[in-house]
Amino acid sequence: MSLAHAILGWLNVEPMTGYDLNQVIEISTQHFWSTSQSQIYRTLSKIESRGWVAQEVIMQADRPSRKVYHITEAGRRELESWIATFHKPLPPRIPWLIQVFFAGQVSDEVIVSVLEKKLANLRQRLQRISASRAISASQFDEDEDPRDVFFWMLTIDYGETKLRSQIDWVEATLAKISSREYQNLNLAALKRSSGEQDK
Amino acid sequence: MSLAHAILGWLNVEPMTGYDLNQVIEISTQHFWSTSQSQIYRTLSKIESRGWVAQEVIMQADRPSRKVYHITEAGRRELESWIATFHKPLPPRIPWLIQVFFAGQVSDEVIVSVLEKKLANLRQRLQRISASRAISASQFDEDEDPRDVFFWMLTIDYGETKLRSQIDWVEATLAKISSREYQNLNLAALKRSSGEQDK
DNA sequence: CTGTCCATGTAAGGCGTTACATGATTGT
DNA sequence: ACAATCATGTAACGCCTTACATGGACAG
Repeated sequence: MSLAHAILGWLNVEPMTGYDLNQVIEISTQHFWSTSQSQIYRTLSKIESRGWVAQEVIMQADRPSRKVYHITEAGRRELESWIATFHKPLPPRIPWLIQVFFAGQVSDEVIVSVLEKKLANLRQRLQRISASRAISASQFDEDEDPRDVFFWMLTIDYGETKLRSQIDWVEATLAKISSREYQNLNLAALKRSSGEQDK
Repeated sequence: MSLAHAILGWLNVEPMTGYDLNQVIEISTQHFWSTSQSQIYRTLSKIESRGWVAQEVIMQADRPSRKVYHITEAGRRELESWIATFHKPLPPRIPWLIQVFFAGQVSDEVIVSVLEKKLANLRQRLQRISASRAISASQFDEDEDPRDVFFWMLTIDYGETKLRSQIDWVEATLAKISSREYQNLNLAALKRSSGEQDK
């Protein structure tokens, strides 16, 4: 239930509507947790029924009335204990590695073309996340707590690091394929080297 | 529908039962795609109804009869076109980065303790995947196609690379926190440096 | 005599996505 | 005229997990 806790985290900063949450989550956490609008409303109802948040309806003249949610004491306790707990990682789901795994069944050209598209995609995402760092830096209020900003920036660092290491891997892989490295792959040698742990 | 295609990939190597598939997927692809037993059976029924696989029932004396699935021509075409297609990556879901993102709301000690557990978990996973490389290397038949082996090893390389870069990031982050780097974080400086793209 | 292996599945429920639905206001 | 912004939600569907159910054989 990570989305529930992301919402609690935001509401602990300031009260917001579902609409606001959708936007703030989209711009600030999309590189490690994305969601859809409809899910935010459903999650809000759920955590409201658990007593973690409460709403205050604000009527508006011309617009639909705003349901402004704020975190409760119970919600704050839940959030703090969730942040303090180690959660075991979700099982990885990397569809394109399935493609690599079974690439022996297709030609070099086919897998190279897929990896090239992957590489272009990764580079684009790296550019986008670097841009988002610049954007968020320029939007900080003077009164923003530097410790908060420090942790926000860390998540962007992580995104950049991860993308760079993926880009490196794809580039190295393309080089290996184009040099037909698999022709020199010696099974006997592989077995031997697997014996010597931790060179 | 990545699981469907992972199954097709395996059945393209040799015909198998759902039970066999569950085991082979668990040992060989668990570092980039894991699944559960019940899902394999349901996915098999689904891709059977699409005509991508067909079964052959083998009666056994003492045991439940085996339903041995094999890939069809249509299945082979589907698999090849899936491997040749660039699939856009799933939106990332990294719950522990939500914890980091909102770490400003808890003490240094709390977030440090979570990151230390994370680090231990990452190191354990790295050991496990390195071990799995050794194990799979020792299990190759002499008649294994070196090109196949080459691609299998690539996915293990990827897993190792990714875990190492994550470990580096967590270690660097712990160092930053313990040196209270956030005390020196100057918002004005951050804004300035965000102006100069690509240093 | 307890647990693991073989081998099949069903049921219930959570999480997530896409599409649909409403409706006034403001900008191009 | 058309699209975007503000603001709420519902419906249908897919994927995945956990737990449940069955039952004989064999190893410790």
